Amino acid sequence: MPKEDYVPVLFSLFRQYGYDGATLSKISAATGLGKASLYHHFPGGKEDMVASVLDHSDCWFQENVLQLLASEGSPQTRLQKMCDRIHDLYAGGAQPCLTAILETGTGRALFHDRVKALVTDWIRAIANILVESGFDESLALKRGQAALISIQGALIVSQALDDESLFLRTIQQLPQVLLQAD
Amino acid sequence: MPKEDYVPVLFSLFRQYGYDGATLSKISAATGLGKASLYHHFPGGKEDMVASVLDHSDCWFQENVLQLLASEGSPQTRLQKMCDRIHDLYAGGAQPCLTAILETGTGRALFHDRVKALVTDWIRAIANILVESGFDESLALKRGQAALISIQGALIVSQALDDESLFLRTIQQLPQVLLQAD
DNA sequence: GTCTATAAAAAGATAGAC
DNA sequence: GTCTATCTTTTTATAGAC
Repeated sequence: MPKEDYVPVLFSLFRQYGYDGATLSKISAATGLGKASLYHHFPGGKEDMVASVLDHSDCWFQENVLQLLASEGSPQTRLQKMCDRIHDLYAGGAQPCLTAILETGTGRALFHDRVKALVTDWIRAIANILVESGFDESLALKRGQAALISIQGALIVSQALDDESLFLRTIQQLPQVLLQAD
Repeated sequence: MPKEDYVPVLFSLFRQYGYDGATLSKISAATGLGKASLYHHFPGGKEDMVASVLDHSDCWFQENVLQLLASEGSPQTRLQKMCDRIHDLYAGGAQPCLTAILETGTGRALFHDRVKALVTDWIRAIANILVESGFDESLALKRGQAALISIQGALIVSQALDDESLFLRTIQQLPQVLLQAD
């Protein structure tokens, strides 16, 4: 099997266990590959695996969020569609955020720059829609940041409370909160 | 030295590296204690250490947040004081949240119940102030949840962007956001 | 591309002296 | 209460056959 086929499994493991918690034993069990096979596909070990997952994530993100936010349709509609994709990405609040967990432990030293770039792009794309909707640059940027804060916070709290409804409510309200008059 | 003296160092390590990332080698280096000495104070190893840190955190939280929120003074004043304590706890957004990182990796299986209880109590204490201020129970609870979402989200995003001003702005706005008319 | 086998390094844990 | 020394287990990584 080509290595791309294992990326979704790796994504699932690293988002759940983080860089330090996702051991080769777990990875071997989850992929069904022996350790030697894992090193065949990913000569750099775990760091290489996460890099591949991030490549895949960047690509997904570009297609499913950034392009969508910059596309045709009303701002409200585009933001709602983004929320739909985000809902799927996090399985309705049941799954943690890879980028958030990569900011912890050993992962932070290795991947902080990539995580920062992804978050920055995301905020920028949301802010662009708000500027387009008539908000000034400064407020648009703050609301873009607030959107990310809501999404990340809702994921954390939903998982701490075993209550996905918190996440669902948060992203459902997001478009109107972002677009409401100052 | 009594073991309580090492709890602050352990707190700092576990909030930064998480349960899986905080190895005995790191802990030994940070505390200045050999591994055998660590097992003298904490016979159960890392799990025991985190349990002690959580005991200490529960205590700090009780005194600095829950009692404060239930004390005398206007709702606005009490919420502002809480935000001051929270600001200190997270070093102005520079330090991650222990309870959030304990929801990841091996930590989640071990400490989820305690984390959930702490978060639940915190939300309840904020909601109580809002009920006292005239909001109905349902809205008060939602806003209490929203407060935790903002705090946790702001910590994550601030650290992803290397920008503590995001966290500062978020907790500075929190009291008025919580108390504004429906 | 996957395996078995093996090795090297690190992490977790304990015994016993001081 | 802390240390040195030791031990076990797990993790990471590689060699070489198929």
